Amino acid sequence: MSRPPRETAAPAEPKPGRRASQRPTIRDVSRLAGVSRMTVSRVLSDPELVLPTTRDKVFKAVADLGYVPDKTAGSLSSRRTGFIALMLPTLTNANFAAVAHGLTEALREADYHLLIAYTDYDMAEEERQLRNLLARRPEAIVLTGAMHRRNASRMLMAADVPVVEIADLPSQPIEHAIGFSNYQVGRTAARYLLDRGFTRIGAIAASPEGEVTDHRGEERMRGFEEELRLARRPTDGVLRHGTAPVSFHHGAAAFRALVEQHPDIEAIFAVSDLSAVGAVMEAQRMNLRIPQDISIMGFGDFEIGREINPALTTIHVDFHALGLRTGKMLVDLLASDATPAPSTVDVGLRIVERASVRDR
Amino acid sequence: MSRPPRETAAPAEPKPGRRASQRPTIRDVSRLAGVSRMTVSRVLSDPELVLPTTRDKVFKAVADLGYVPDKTAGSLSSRRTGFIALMLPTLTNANFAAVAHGLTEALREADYHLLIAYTDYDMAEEERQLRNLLARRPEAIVLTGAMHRRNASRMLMAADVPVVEIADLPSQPIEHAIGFSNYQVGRTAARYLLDRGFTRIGAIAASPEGEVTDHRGEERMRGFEEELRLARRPTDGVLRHGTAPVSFHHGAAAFRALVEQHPDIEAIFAVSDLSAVGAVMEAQRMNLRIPQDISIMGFGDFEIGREINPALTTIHVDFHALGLRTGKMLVDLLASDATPAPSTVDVGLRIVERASVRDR
DNA sequence: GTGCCAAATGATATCGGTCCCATATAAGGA
DNA sequence: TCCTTATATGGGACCGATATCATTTGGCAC
Repeated sequence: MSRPPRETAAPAEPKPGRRASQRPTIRDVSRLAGVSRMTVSRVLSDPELVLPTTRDKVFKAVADLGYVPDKTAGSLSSRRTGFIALMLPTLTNANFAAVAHGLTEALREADYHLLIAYTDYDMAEEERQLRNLLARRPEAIVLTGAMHRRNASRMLMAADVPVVEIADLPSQPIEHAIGFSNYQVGRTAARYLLDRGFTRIGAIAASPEGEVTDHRGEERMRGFEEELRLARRPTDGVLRHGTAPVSFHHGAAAFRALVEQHPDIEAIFAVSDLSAVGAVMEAQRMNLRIPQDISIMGFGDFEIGREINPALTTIHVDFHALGLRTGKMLVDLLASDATPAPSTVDVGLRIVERASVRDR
Repeated sequence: MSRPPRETAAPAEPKPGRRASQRPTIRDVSRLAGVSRMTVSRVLSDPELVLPTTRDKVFKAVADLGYVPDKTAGSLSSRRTGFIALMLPTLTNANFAAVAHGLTEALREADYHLLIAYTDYDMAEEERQLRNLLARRPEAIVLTGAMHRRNASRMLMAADVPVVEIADLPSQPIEHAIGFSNYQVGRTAARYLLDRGFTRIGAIAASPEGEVTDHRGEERMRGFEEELRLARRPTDGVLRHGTAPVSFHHGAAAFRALVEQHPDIEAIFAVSDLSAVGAVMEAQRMNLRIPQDISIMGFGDFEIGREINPALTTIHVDFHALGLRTGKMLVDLLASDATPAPSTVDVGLRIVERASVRDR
């Protein structure tokens, strides 16, 4: 084995300290255009600041090199990442996807990028995901309610960044909140069915036991039961069956179980349109007529509910608009350097009457 | 008392050059723990490298300060952002959401974060979004096929980052591809219906005209028509109706239009289960019996297809597995420093026979 | 021509981490 | 005992942008 050379004088060569990247940097652009880096930066962020002739030289250099600025570096320096964090239970749900969609739309114009994380309804994952998000230094955080574990809350406070809770309006918002009350959804549904004169009223939802819990759905059930209780009606028709998240299949199975347990049931509220649609389909298979034999209503106003026969009566919340509105609020909020007082906006609900609840 | 080493020397004055952030940095942790920044960095990235006693001091300081490392800074320095970019037409589609879901799952373990962008089927947006993504310096890019505009391709080449095209297998992959052939889907569907002896065969899809185009759906139609042509059957029952993206409502409207134009049609292939389900619902309303009067098959194997009556015959592609597989491949690919040859994986299709196609 | 101010551009420090290498100490072998 | 090697830690440069302030240039009134 030969010893390394002892020579002291090293040739002045492009020091390969770190592997040289192929990608052009702002420095390459500035050299090619014959201006300083700062001028390049200005051209790209606010062209008006630079003389047209200079500007054009820079644009040309950018195009020739195929330069794409590195936002990672820019973020570090400017202390603005342009990220908005969004934490959801899942993306595999049309309503949450709609929220993400609306948010993206609103943020796009202001050049913010959504950073999405989801927990699959797993509370342990929630904290891990939140930490990951915070490590990216988002300029605001959007949460779907019910994330109220100790650590998570502490981390949010420490992050010192606007927090918006959406969808479920929490009783004690961390800061801003935009959404509706799932508890009210439940009460509204029960009230609606009571008003139509039903006496044997049931509901189907997922069981809150198990690894995975749908807090929002459980809130709806709580409101539903409460309204029944206030009306002095039995609540034994409120069935918690299977595990979250609910699905068409869940609805079908839960419907069958409920009808078998309570053959006299007249009307059913399903925690989600997914379950409600599944229930309607199962009813068809059981040769039960909807709504003549049993009335069914759901929640969420999913597209499929409009198309099935009979069309599904449901409670509507405009999730796309919710996302859009949240996005607009964030853009305004981040544009002003004042810190506005915490606000809570209730976007309300709307019963959509279709054909799956009997009209007497 | 000797002078402390420079690292730990107390700052002369909190120089207010830039607004001082409240958030603790690695320097604060190192001071509190009485070690160098580098040691803190090691503890957080590979604790084994550090003595347990030192390690614990650092962990304590981290906990006391509520320190969350800044990945923006880390990324810049290490030249590894931990981002994987994903570009989709939309998230408001169960299959694409499933892809994102599977991808996230696979990437989570390796500590990559998905950076999602979607185009709403808008080709102009595609390029803008791609530029935004590239500015974040993702370590790999996952695309759903059909992004073959000049500029976009050029930008991808220049990015010098692994590219994986998923879902639709392109005829000329940019680099890696994992998915299936939408053209084959169409041919398979037509073959299936032909084999069952149908002679008047139709199809429903969205019109490729208009601002928004569903290339993947159009590929399916192309294959479908081709197979009919090879079998010397008329293709005039292939109806392109309405605009992309398709929906339950689209299927209902298209079905009605098709049946009115061709009352003798025996079997229909819908470009998506969404359309197929809508068609089945519309058939119910028109008092047409499925499959006795008309057979219907779809594509995508959406959950709702399993639940409707009759259950929908369809072509299944496991999108969640597709995402999972893509994620695993990326993790492997990024772990090795070799550059493996471009690969194309066809995950294939599966006809799921249920009750909406007549069995003779 | 001189002086003043605004507009255009440049020089340099810095954001908060990690890379690379140097150094100190401990452990093992001749 | 001395040298070699491994382990634990520290020092300083650097990643690629932007913030801040300094400097240069040009226009215009006197």
